[in-house]
Amino acid sequence: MERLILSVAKDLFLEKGFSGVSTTDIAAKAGCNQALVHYYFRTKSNLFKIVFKDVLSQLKEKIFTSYNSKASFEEKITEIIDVHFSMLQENPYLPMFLMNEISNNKDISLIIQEVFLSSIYPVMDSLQKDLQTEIAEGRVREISVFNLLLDIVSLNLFIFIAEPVMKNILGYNEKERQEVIEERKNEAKKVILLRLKAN
Amino acid sequence: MERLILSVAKDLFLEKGFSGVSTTDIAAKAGCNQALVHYYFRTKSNLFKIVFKDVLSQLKEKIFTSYNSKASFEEKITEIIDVHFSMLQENPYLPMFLMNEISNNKDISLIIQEVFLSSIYPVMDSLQKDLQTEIAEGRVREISVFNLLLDIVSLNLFIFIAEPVMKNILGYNEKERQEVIEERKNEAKKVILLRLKAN
DNA sequence: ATTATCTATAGATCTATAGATAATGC
DNA sequence: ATTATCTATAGATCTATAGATAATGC
Repeated sequence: MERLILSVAKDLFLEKGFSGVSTTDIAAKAGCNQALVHYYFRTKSNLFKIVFKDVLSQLKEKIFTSYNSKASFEEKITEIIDVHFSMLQENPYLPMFLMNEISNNKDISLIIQEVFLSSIYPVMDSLQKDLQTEIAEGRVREISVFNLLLDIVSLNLFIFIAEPVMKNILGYNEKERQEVIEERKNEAKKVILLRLKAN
Repeated sequence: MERLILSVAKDLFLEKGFSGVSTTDIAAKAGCNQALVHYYFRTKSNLFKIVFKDVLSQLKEKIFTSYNSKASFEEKITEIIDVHFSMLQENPYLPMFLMNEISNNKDISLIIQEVFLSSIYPVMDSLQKDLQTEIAEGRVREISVFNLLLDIVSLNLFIFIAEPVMKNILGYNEKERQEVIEERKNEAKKVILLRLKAN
């Protein structure tokens, strides 16, 4: 039951955020009474922190396995976009959830620093080196790692953030949704490669 | 006082969203008591709808004046990005606010349809025509209006959505923030033009 | 005995309204 | 008279805890 509560809490928090979910909601969905949530996790904040940490370290693992050093630079970039996209397809609520909680919940930055920052630097270093080589040898246009990563993340994430808006405005069904996402993935790859490729 | 309440409500809702603000908060910041908020606007939902409609039509005006038909295609695209960026710099909370409320508040889609949809089609048509001419004459690579607009909006909006995250992780000050935003604006222009320009 | 689960409830909000009082417009 | 503002309060949550009861492990 403890694990069930945690799992239910994770689903609900991801979908509706910290303030959108009450411990009563969690208990109802887990099929126990509300006091039990507090028995296992003391406070709602505490439960949320555990969930958040969990979500973040899962995310970390998925992201940082994508950059394997076998392939060509172009293939690596394409691979990053592919992995990033499929991760987002599996967790469509994740971007909104993270953005929201980070801007609302001030003391969450500690968790982010703890779980995330240590892992991001090696990957950036590796990407940095590859990028410098490519630029030096004239295959890639001048660009900073910072801008390259933000370009990629912007183009990948945004469709998932905008998805509820588009659903409302355009009113498409699930099949069309998948097509739109697939189309955006290919467009993202095209845009990034055209930005990079020196001709 | 009625206008003051409305203005305070707008600021607070934009910053913290519908559920993050109580009528007590609004009254406190407006310097009156909480009953007065209900006297003028009956319910919190009603007040919110008025604010939302207001925000949306202001946004609409700002967005749809950007596409004037004088300049060259390349200049028009650059102009769109410039106007979009400066609008966002003036209203940094806007993207998050819109995304959030649209996904939380189901009956808000009506307001969006009412205020927004009617205005977007003429602009898209105009852009569509220009784009087709450019493509037909071999100056621009094949791309749909849908993808072009999403590319632009992704690259422009994302930095503002990610801003709280970055502030937390990178911990920069206001001056550095402005520099980052300026850098991203130039990068966005570069990316879009490289995507479009047939060589 | 200890751990898991429940019932009941205190105390904090928060929205919305009723009814009193003050301010304003004719 | 009408409109603007206030005080007070009902009724709905929601979090957290105390204390009772059921289930489990030795």
